[in-house]
Amino acid sequence: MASHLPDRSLAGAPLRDLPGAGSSDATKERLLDAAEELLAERGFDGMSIRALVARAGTSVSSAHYHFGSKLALVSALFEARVAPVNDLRLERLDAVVAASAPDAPALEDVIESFVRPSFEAWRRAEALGRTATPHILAQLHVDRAPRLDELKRRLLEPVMDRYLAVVGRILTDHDPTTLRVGLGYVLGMLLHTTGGHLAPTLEAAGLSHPRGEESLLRHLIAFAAAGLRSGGAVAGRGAEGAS
Amino acid sequence: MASHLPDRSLAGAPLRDLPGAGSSDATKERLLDAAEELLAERGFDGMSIRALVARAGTSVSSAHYHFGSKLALVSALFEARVAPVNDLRLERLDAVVAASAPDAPALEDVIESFVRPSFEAWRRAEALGRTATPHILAQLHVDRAPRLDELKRRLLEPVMDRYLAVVGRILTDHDPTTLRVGLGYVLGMLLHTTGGHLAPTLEAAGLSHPRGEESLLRHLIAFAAAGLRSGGAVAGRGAEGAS
DNA sequence: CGCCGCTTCGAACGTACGTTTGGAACGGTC
DNA sequence: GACCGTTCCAAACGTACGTTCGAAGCGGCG
Repeated sequence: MASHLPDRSLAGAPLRDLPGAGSSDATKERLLDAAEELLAERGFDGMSIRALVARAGTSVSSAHYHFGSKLALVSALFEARVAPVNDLRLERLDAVVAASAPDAPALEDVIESFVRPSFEAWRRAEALGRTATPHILAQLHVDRAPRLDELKRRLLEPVMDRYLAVVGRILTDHDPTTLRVGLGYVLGMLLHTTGGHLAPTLEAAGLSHPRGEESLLRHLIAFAAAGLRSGGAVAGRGAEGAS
Repeated sequence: MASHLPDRSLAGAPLRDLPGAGSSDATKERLLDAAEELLAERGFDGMSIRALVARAGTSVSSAHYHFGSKLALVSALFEARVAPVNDLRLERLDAVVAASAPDAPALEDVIESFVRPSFEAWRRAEALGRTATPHILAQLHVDRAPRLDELKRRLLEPVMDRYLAVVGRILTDHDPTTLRVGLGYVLGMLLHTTGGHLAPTLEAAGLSHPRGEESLLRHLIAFAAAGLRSGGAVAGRGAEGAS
């Protein structure tokens, strides 16, 4: 059977953007949209392919045709939804760094370049009626199963490393470990916010999302900046004196 | 003798703690331990009753005998594991409030009464070789399915309300909404920490848990206090759109 | 027209799930 | 010793899962 396999698994991409073959991408996108909602609502194991394809208006085997497996579908989802936000983060971070000339940028501006893209993605998703988008990041973050570990590392670590370098140039008296922990806190706060846990609080206070959003973002930035600047250090002092 | 039937469906509990009937509680405890590990590792839907009872060394029907259903088992798990931590929080908060006489207590002490019980539960669990304990809280927190909503409300809200009242007496120039959002951030940071996301960072810095723990806790407190004190407000002020 | 990738589908695959059942073993109580 | 409530189990229940299969529809090109 191995004489002349078509080898579509490696090549096959070049004609994807031909005018006539657009229906495939549409189905893929519908599947990703449905996966996004269901993943946020029920988690990886709680989301079934059948519920997914029902929401996407296609068939079970179509999902497997396009993605190969459930895990591959979810990985593609994260790649498609999270990577653009991360790219936007790094782009704005570069702009902030460049704008401050040879001096280090303001801490608030750096934090804003990190959190604002999430808010914008959140707003954009809600404008489309999809309230689920930001929550999948929290799902990804809390998922301990090793199946997504590689994806997490690939999506999160480069961004974190870049921010660590920039923030380290601002808060020069903090050791790298303390900074890394602090950035982790900022991420935890952001996920807490975009994960939707604040929505009841905000609604009870009478402010809806589009209006409360900007002040919420500014508050988050102020909170995070004050926390990062706070004097505490994680180890008694820089880790074993290397500082 | 049909006049006074035992009516075990309503009563029947009083002899549960007789000396001879201890084996039931042991099985229940083994089931809860196994559920704790599996819930942290795989989430609610990823955890199967069969894997659970295999780890607990009992049978499938035994689990259903003791708890009635998978959801009831997980609810009992949260009740048993996080309620004591919450009780400890409130107990210490009362002590902190009482110690400062008629004046409001120090913000750092209040935060410490909130976060330290989690750290102690974490340490205690790790001393028993169970690294999973704190992570189930993050699982509970991120789970959007309505099945656990009532449990979340019951476990979290009373504690949050109590802290909101105390912190409101300290930061008198913050409106309740801003304070509530800030406390949510503290919770997000705490879950991020106890959820184990910092472990790689800490280990890379050369500090293991027992050593890094105390400085990590102090740093978290300082970070949270500085953030809570930061000037930002979520709404322009109060709720409505006057300003 | 006839062939060929590409896309889609219904149906079926084997497996695993949560739950239920009927009964066995044990320890007390009358 | 017969009874009863408690605890435990092996087996089976029906359902749902992720995945696979074979064939149909379709547009482009010889």
